[in-house]
Amino acid sequence: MYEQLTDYINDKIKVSEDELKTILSFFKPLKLRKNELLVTYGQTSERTFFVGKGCLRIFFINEDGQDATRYFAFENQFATALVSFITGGPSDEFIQAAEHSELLYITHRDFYHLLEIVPQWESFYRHYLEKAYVNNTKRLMSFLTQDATEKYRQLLDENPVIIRRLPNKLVASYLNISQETLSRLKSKV
Amino acid sequence: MYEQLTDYINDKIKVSEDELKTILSFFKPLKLRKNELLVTYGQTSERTFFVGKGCLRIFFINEDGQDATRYFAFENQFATALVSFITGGPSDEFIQAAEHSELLYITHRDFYHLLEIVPQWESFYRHYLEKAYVNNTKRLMSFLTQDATEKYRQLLDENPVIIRRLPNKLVASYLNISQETLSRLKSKV
DNA sequence: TGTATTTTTTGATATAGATTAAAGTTTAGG
DNA sequence: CCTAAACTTTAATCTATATCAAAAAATACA
Repeated sequence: MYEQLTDYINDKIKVSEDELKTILSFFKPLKLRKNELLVTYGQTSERTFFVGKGCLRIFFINEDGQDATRYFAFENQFATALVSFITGGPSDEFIQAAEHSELLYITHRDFYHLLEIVPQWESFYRHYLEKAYVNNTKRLMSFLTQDATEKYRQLLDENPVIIRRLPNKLVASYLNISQETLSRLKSKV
Repeated sequence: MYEQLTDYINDKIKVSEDELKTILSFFKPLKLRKNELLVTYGQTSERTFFVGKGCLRIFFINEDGQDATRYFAFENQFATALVSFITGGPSDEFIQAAEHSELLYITHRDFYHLLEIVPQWESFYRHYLEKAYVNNTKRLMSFLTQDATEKYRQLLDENPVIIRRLPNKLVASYLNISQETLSRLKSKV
């Protein structure tokens, strides 16, 4: 798993052997069973996770108890309740294992410590933020301009792995439509 | 207007007199009449704007020609079609003056140049990205979990200036509801 | 200052997609 | 394997909010 993370980091920034060792030393392994929660509403998100195996789901819950999924992180992706991670405030987002998962995590404290001791880490974080921003804005645009059919078609086109790998319930939550509507779309589109 | 920008920058980062001068030298003034467009669909967003006076609106348009507003920037705020600014690709977002406006702008090139020559600018950009991310995620959450009434109430609570200062058409576009629905909400809520 | 244009309000109707309900189908653990 | 639980499909109904239409009010400008 550390090898996966090494590849990920080397792909984004240029660091020395020593710096890489320092960075990796802050990441600890963690295994989760399916459906286990990492962050619950109101908790502060104090860790960022790297998915070695499995899938993490980040989602909101509205007053009626219905959830809306913001993001799925599969193998070799980072995930965190980023708003809470940034602001230090309690999280409106939950993190849950959508499958049995094996992760590496780094604490908020160590993450910010790295910003101070590894100059390139600032650039790593910048790219991370940029990517997260672009991703979220695309999601926002999708919800503001597309109907159920268009959202489903786009997902099928751009990220079919979500549809292939996860149960309808979670796909529907990601598209913010009901399971029944998704089921009908699958048989028609 | 340069004074406003100076205050804004000093509020976010610590820079020397000289560095500040360098930074300011890259910003040029620009006046816009109401409704004038700064970035049109498909153009690349090559500038970031600081609003000295007036208001900028950033929005998407869907296939039916209906627009959805992502952000309003009033006095002493920055605004840009950030996805395009980050990726360098053509913009899905438009920028328009919602009122007669006086701006300062910096080009993408100069902005990135500053990242190289003023060490603190990286931190300035990081805070900018963090704020933009937090803001967008809150918008996303709002659209995913709130109905028209809830969205209106929250806006009234958290950002009443938008309702007070801008016409219904733009407020409705910001909430992603029809003008008629907004009008009915205003008379009831 | 009066007329044209734009914005807001109000009412009637339409619709996408939610909800409810129940029958099939798949999956996982004992 | 077998059975209980979880998931998916299908159909009928409901609802929030859009759309359409037209009057009323506000604003701009000639």
